[in-house]
Amino acid sequence: MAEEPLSSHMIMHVDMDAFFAAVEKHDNPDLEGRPVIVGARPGSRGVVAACSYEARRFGLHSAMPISTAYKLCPHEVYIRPRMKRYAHVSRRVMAALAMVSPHVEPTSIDEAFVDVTGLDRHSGGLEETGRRTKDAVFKETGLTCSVGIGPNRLIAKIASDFEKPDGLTVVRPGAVLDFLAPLSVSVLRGVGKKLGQQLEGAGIRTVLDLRKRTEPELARRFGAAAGKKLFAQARGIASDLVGGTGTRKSISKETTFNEDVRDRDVVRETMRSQATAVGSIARREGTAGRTVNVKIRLAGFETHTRSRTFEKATNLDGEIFRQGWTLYQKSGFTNRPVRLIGIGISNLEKKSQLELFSEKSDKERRLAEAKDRIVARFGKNAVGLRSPRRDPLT
DNA sequence: TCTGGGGTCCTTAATCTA
DNA sequence: TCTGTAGATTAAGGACCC
Repeated sequence: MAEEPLSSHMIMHVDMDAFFAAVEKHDNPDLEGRPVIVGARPGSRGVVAACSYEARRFGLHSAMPISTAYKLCPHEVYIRPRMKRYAHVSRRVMAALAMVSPHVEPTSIDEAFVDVTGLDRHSGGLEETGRRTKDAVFKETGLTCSVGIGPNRLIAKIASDFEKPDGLTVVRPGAVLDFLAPLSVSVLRGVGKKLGQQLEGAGIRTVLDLRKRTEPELARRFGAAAGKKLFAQARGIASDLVGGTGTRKSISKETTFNEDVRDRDVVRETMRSQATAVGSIARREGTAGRTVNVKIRLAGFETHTRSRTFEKATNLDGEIFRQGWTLYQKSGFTNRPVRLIGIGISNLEKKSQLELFSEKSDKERRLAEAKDRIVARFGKNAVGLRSPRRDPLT
């Protein structure tokens, strides 16, 4: 195989195998060889977060409703997620990757991109780089991972998924088009159930099928943004940058009740504790949101959102709660049983706690709070307020 | 069958604003 | 001041990802 040109980047994608289940097995050797399912409690509302390869043989997969999983696999090991433990192992994984290359971008708790451009020139080839990475991760954690290496993030990601578990796939620049051609379009980013069905309806099953369509046709059928992305991905074109900004855009908390809730007090107290959690994360991260969002899910999975944007950003629990509760009360759904309630902030701005607290005196704050309570209870007319499009939060 | 939680991004329509 | 318009922002819903 010809060497790739010096200018081309090489990106590695590392994906831990059945991560949560693998950690549980590692911590408890008695589970070896048994189907292990990490997720919601059987009998409750929830899904499979991860399952071992033994469980997959029974047809289980992540995101499957736990009730369905239990029907398929009633006698196996069900474990509630231990996120702190997984986060700890995740840090060890990332540390191992950092020994391979300084350019590591974690994209989730169990995945990362690594820029390995040029590494093969002084360490015996891309395959060798991949093997060294897998060894480093195993040595550090005792867990296996699958590794894909390609000229950009798209190819690296698809390659890491190509031979799971414990796989290693290298796709050199000259081999990209042939590698992609026979694969299902569902390997592409942004192609899920809905778009997959639409593509199928248009006679597009494989990446090669997709490559035969023009960009204008794809844009017309699937929308401008999706069409453009599909056209590029079909040709193996994607970003080769590792180490993006990684700044988050929103903070939210949501709760699915085990049974739909009619009691408004339960909804209110749930929102209050969610707002406290959201506020404390925002303050810890030195950020605040101008927009407060509420998510309401009713029977039949009917989901609605309400949001309101203010002039000033907040990260105060009480304000987040008050605005969220007002949005819920004005949603028009308060007489319907609630399956899920959630609250969050977006439109984030960097802000110190000090700045936020100093923006208003205590007296002003108490006055505003009292006014808000009256408005929430009796409507705007009760305090003779007009309704500007944007009110300051404070 | 019956669908978590925490995110990102896209589309569309309505509303402001220069 | 009125009118038309283009572009930005907001709001709501939804697809998708891990």
